[in-house]
Order: sequence, then C-alpha cells, then structure tokens
Amino acid sequence: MAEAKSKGKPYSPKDVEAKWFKKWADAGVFHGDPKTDKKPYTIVIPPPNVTDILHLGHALNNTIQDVLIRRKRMQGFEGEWVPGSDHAGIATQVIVEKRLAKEGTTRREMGREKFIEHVWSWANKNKDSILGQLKRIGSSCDWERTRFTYDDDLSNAVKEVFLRLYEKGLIYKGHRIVNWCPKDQTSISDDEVEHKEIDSYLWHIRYKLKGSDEYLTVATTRPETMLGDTALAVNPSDTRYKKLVGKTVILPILERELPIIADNYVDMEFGTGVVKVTPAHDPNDFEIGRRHDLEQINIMNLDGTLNENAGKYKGLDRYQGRKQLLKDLEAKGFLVETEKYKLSIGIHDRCKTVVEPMLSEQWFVKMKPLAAPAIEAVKSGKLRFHPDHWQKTYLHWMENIRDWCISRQLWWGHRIPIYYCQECGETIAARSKPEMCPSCKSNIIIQDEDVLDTWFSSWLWPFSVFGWPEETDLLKKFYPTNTLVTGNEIIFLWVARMVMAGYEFLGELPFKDVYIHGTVRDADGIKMSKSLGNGIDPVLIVDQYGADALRIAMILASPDGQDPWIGQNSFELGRNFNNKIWNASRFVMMNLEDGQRELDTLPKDKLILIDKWILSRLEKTIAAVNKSFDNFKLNNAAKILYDFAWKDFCDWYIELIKPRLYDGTEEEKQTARLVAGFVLKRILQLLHPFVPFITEEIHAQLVGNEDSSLVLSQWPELEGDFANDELENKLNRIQEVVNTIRNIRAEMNVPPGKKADVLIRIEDNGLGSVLTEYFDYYKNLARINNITIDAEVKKPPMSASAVIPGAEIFIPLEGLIDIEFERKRLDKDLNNLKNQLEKLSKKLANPDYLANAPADIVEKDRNKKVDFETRVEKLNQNLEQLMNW
RNA sequence: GGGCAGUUAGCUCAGCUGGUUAGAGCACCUGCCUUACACGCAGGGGGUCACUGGUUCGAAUCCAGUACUGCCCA
Repeated sequence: MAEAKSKGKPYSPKDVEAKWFKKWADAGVFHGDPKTDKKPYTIVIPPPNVTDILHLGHALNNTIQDVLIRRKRMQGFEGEWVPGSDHAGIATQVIVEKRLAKEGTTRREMGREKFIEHVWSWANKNKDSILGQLKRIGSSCDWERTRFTYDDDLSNAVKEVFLRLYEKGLIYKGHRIVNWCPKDQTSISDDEVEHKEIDSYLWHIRYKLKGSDEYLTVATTRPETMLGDTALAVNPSDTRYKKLVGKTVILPILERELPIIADNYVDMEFGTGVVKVTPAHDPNDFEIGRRHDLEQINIMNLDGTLNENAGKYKGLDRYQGRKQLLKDLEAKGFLVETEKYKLSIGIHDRCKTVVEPMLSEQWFVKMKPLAAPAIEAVKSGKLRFHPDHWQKTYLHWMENIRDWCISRQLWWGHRIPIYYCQECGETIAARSKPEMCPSCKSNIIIQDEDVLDTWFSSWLWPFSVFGWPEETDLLKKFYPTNTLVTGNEIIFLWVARMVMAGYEFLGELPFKDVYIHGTVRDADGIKMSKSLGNGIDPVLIVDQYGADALRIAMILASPDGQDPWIGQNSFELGRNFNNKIWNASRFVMMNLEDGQRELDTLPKDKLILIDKWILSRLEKTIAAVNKSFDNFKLNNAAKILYDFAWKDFCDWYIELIKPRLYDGTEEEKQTARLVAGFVLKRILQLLHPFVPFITEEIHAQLVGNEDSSLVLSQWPELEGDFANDELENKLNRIQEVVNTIRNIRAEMNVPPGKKADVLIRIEDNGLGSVLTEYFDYYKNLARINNITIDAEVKKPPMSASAVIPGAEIFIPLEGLIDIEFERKRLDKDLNNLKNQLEKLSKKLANPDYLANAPADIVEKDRNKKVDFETRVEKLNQNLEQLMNW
C-alpha cells in the first residue's frame, strides 16, 4: 500500500514555544506593576499541592486562568497572576511517611526536626516540577512572585490570623468528638471526611436487666464501642420502655452497671428503640452524655488499638477486637441477631483509612460570626459563581456551618502559636516563645505540639501572597482579586473559607467571580488523579502535540461546568486546528508581498460582497466571543473562533479570494490582500489567549518583527458597521449553489478533474444578478466550466438537476449520467420536501395557529410553503422528463 | 434521607428568553496528493431529542411526575 504523501510541512510547536516563553519572561510582560495607572486584573492560582506533580486536571484549571488573564492584558488591564503551591499538611506528610516506611524507618525514629527537613526536600523537588509544568503549558504567571503556603511571610500571616481570632474569642480549645485518623494519628476536619456506603451488619446484642431475668436488646453497627458504654437510652415517650427508665442493666462481658436513661434523641423506629450510649466514641452519644452527665470512657489508643478500659481486649486492633468480642458475645448468648445492613462510613480523604470518632482536646474556630458577611456577599450578587447554580451549594454549607477543627497532630505544618507554662499551667498566645510566664514568671515554657490544618493557611492565600499583614503596594493594587478558577470539590474547604477570611481580615471580599470548572476524566469517564494512576502529565502531551494543542483541546472538550472526558484524540483536534491556522496563515503571507505588511487598513470603497461578508462574520464573531467571555463560557468562545477561523475564513473566504489573487487586477489583488491580512490579524488576536505560542509566532512573521508582541496588543474592537445580515444572506445563496453543484457532482461520480457546464434557471432576479456577478469567484469551488444563468433556461437532455429556493440547477452529463440513479436521487429529495410541505400545510390550515402566532412567523411559513410547492412541482417535472430519455 | 447536576447521532458534546428541514468534532462510508494545509479537501449515511403527562396554535426547549447516571451533604 502506498503511503499517503504530504506536500507541506506541518506546524512544529517545539522550538516556537520555547522561544516565545523565554521572550515573554525576559520582557517581564507577566510581572504586574503596582505603580501603574492601568486597572488591575488579578488572579491567584489555586496552589497545587506539593504532594505530587500536576496532571491534566491542573492543566485545565491553569489554562482557563491563563486564557482569562491574557485576554485582560490585551484589553489594557494590568495583569497579575500569582503562582505558587501548597504545603498540603497531612497529604504531604502521609506521602513522605510512606516513603520512609519503604526505607524501613519512621518519622518518630527520625525525630521532628530531621523529618521536617526530609519533607522540605520532597516539597522543594515537587515545587520545582510543578512550576516547570505550568511554564510548559504557557501559563503567564508572575514568576517573580511565586509563593508557597509555608514560606516565612505566609507563615507570618497565619500566626497573625490565629492570634487575632484568639483574642477575639473566635478560637477556642475544647474537648470534643473529632474525626480521628488512626493511621495518621491526627484529627481531621469534617470536610476531610469522605462518606462511603458499605455492606456491613447490624448486630443485636442483649443487656441483662439488673435483678431480673429480662433482657433489653440493642442494635449497633460498632459493637466494640460497647466496651465504653456508660448508659442505655430510650425515647421518653416510648411506652414500651417507660417503666424501665431509671433502672440498671449489666453490660455484657465487662459486667459494668449502666443506667437506663430517657432522651429525645433516640429514634423509636430504629432497631429495637433502645440505644447504647458511648459518649467517648460517638458525637451523638457525646451530646447525650453531656445532657445526662454520663461518664466518658475512652477505650481506644490513638493508633486504633483498644486500651486498658477494654479489659481483656486491650492491645487488639479495633477490628480484631470487634471480631473477638462478637465471638465471646455469641458464645455467652448475648448476640441475638446478625442482620445485613448498608452502612455509611467516614473515610479520611487523604489516606482512605476509616475515621474513628474520638474524644479529644482540639482547637476550633467559631464559624458562625465569620459566615454572615460571606452569605451576604453571594445573596447581594457581589460574589458570583459561574455556573451560578454552585451558589446554592455554597450557601447551604454556609448557612449550616459548624465550628472548624483546626489542630492537627502532625509535624508538617504551621505550629500553633500557643505556649504553656509548665509551672502554673498558664496558656499564652504569642508570636514567638515568651521569655517567661506572664503570670508566674517561670521560664519553663513549651509550645503546643500541634500544627494547624493546611487550609488555615490556604484561606488567606488571596492576600497573604501580597504580603499581608503588611500594607504593601501589591496588596493595595491587586487585592481584591478578580476571578477565582477552581473545581467544585473545594468550594467548602477553600472557596467559602477564603471569602470569610477576606471579609474578616481585610473587610473586603477576596474575588468577585468564581469560575467552577468540571473535573477532568479519562476516556473511560474515570476521574483523573495521580493516586488512581490515570493522571496524565501535561508535559507529555505538550511534547507530543504542543502546548497550544493541549490548551485549545482542553477548553474545547470542557463543557460548561460539566466534567470533560479527555482522551488522546482530544489533543489531535487541537493539533489539527493549529496546523490549519498555520497553513492558512502561510497562504496569506505567501500572497502578501514582502514589503506589504499593512494589517489594519481596509480599502472601504473597493470591497466586494465577499470581503464585506467576511468582515460581517468577523464582527459578529467578535461580539459573540466577548459575550461568551463575559458569561464565563470559554468553551463556547473557543468553539465560535474555531468555526469562524476554519469554516468562514479558510473554507470560504480564502477560496473565494484565490481568483483575485491569481488573476485579478493589481487593485483587486491589493483589496483581497488587505482584507485577508486584516481578518487574519484579528483571528490571531482573538485566538491568542487560547493558543498564545502559535499566534505569537505567526504574528511575528506577519509583521516581520519579533519584538512586536501580541501579548500586549489590542483585543479586537468592534468596528460597528460591518455586521450585515442582508449581505450575508446574499453570500449564503452563492454557497448554496456551490454546495448543490458539489453534491450533484459527487453523487453522480463526476471526476474532480472534469469541469462541468452548469445551467441555472432563475426565478429570482436578485439571485440571478448575484450569481452572474460573482461567477468568476465561485466557479472553481464548484468546478464549473461554462455557466448559463437565465429565467428561460431549458433543461438539457441527459442532465442532472436540483431545485433550490428560487432556482433550478442543471448539469448536462451526457455519458456520465445513470438515469436510474438520478431518478432515485430526485425521488429522495422529493419525498423529503413533500413531508415538509405536508406538515407545513397542516400548520397553516390551523385557524388557531393563524390567530395566535406572531405575524412575522406566519409570513415566514407562508413563504416557505410557496417555496416548497414550487420546488415540489419542479422536481416532479424533472422526474417526468427523466422518463422520456 | 436531603440537595445539585445530567440523560439529544456509535462516542464526547452544542442547541440563548418556546416557531431551525435538530447541529459540531471524532468514528464510519465514497471520491480526491485541486500549486496553504492528507494534522487536508469535497460529498454521504446515521437521531421517534430517557419516559409519561401537562401548559401552548406550536415543546429538544417551559411545568409536573417517573426512571436511570454522576456528584455533594447527612
């Protein structure tokens, strides 16, 4: 098999991209100037975790930010896009610990200081990789202002915030049931717990009533916690158990005595209506315990094994203990039933360990007071989500906000700025370690061992990156930021908290628009992530297809707020598009004489229909693209440009100007060149935010000057007087004729090399004159030899025909025509038309329709009907004639 | 259990405030290396718009309900 040959050379992104990124960086065009008079447009990057390198999900996130800010720079804004990364407390520590385990050591063996050093080197390595990846996809960040959530100045902000909230009484330390991860041995916040439904059991266990042979049966999903039971509870209005309240039961195995109490929390319908109460191991039981002043018995060690309170089960892991306990219960006749049950369990989102509700002393932030302005911001429309339905999610969370557990029993993170006097027990909040205790003057002072939740630094990101709490120039110029671009999974964890922090510490919201994009999935619809192993490194795609291909493909594949499915051929689409633009530009440049670099001038009095048409299309395209941007519909904007560039400009305009460029007069040539250059330049500008490298390269070649950059050029303006429907319609008629002839030729198998004669019988004089006037321009598109356009045209024998609105087209095909085939073709058209006509006739015969529908719609349908009727008639005639051949 | 999305061609998706002959890309079929582009050009096949009701002269589009899918919260 002969290999398909390619004549031209396809666009090769490699050198172009490296060259331009360096030029931009050297010129400092991404470095926002706080002293400028220009209006700022600020974005802070959602700092990627240093746990790992980036995948395509991040590529989408950052491409969107880049597209937005590049356009704004072109519109004359001072752009400032702050890049950086997040130390990602637990996540990073977990990963480093895993690696240590492989090397046969642990962090405890290593010690705090050495371990932290270790994590730093890991973090630094990934930080560099991440920034490198961002650069490779073309991110126009301010690389001189890269930040890390664990940097000194950002840590300063964290301390400041903690102390302010502490002084305000919004941070408190409390004994609470928290989500405990036995594997990482730290508390985690509610928002770090994933809920999952699993198949489990409901165990029915009976407790003996003291001084009686009666038993009470309790149903539980976590039988091992019974070792910490301190009561049984029933609903006070449950008549079944009313008389038992106040009595005592004997806890099986451990044989402790437990009171029977009444509490409204108990659901009479669930299980037997009797519940065991374990205040130290369940949040609801904790509350019951508080109300009834019950003892709290902790039966578990921090690693999830059972402690001395568990009696003979001491030392067993929680699940081993459960197994053993159930065996014993069964042996002694306490286990009365094992029922299959669907259970929802909490899992630590970072390490996937089942979370244990555990009583412990932790630091919390009171959230209610912080939420109020953050709710108001959305309700009043100052803060907008795109797509806007996400505001419902945000508001629901905000309105049901719970206190935030911020302490973590980790080493990697901001140490809590709280000190304890070892002599008198005084708690001291301070920026640094106090010399002596303010109350007893002791100098034996130690700092709280715990660190802060990683989000306690992230929620300050929009201002901590600019040096807050210092009142820096940067802060004044670039805060509040404009747009936050992120995924929906961190609306609570991050977005909502940033809004609260913005209002609390700066008195102003941190951003005005929140653009929520979908989560990238692979070709099988599986969410892309490094831990699942289906995460693709964007750099691999850049190497293969180019950054521009990656970018435009990701945008085109990302429906509005929905999850995009990204497979290999997604990127081919982008590469092909870039290649198309490249070649179209090469064509235009080939035809622009070397000295002729005028891209902003139009010879308005020399324009012909074709030129006016593309300018009209251009103007409408600019308007539509702007509208899409304003509504944060980037996918739509990209699609509009894709279609305009490929279909209108390449497929039609370029083809339609070839006759002028090849055979026209000097003036005609010049007009075509000027318009082509004018439109091409604007295509490049409009596309530049999406595909910055290739557009910059073409533009430089076009103007013959590598210093003239698109980055700070103007975003195309509407000229205002080009858009013209009537004129577009005229060109559409020409396109229809060309399409129809092409169709006939293809269906009748006319060889492409053979030019045909065409006869057109026109009814509509307007159409006739357009077709006549522009024949020279479109004749090659339809491969026409001679044309006859006249109202009196007679259908030649042995010709194929087609009927379009206002005209009939005949192509004599002596020797080529297959009459049977032609009959079938016409039949198909005829049937199609007849169906349409029938529907339309019914509609127009309906008096209700005529009475209610707007006049212009009815008028349109009437015209359509007339057109259908004449076309049916003509098709019939043509069919009849076929019979006579 | 509550909430939020979604269900349109084999696949991934457009289709705005109801009136189009329901579109695109990929895949598929046919013909073409036509001096910008085979990463291309031209043509073609393919959809009872999840289902059931309702509103309306008219519904892929609005309303209600049902089913299924995904996500979030409890």
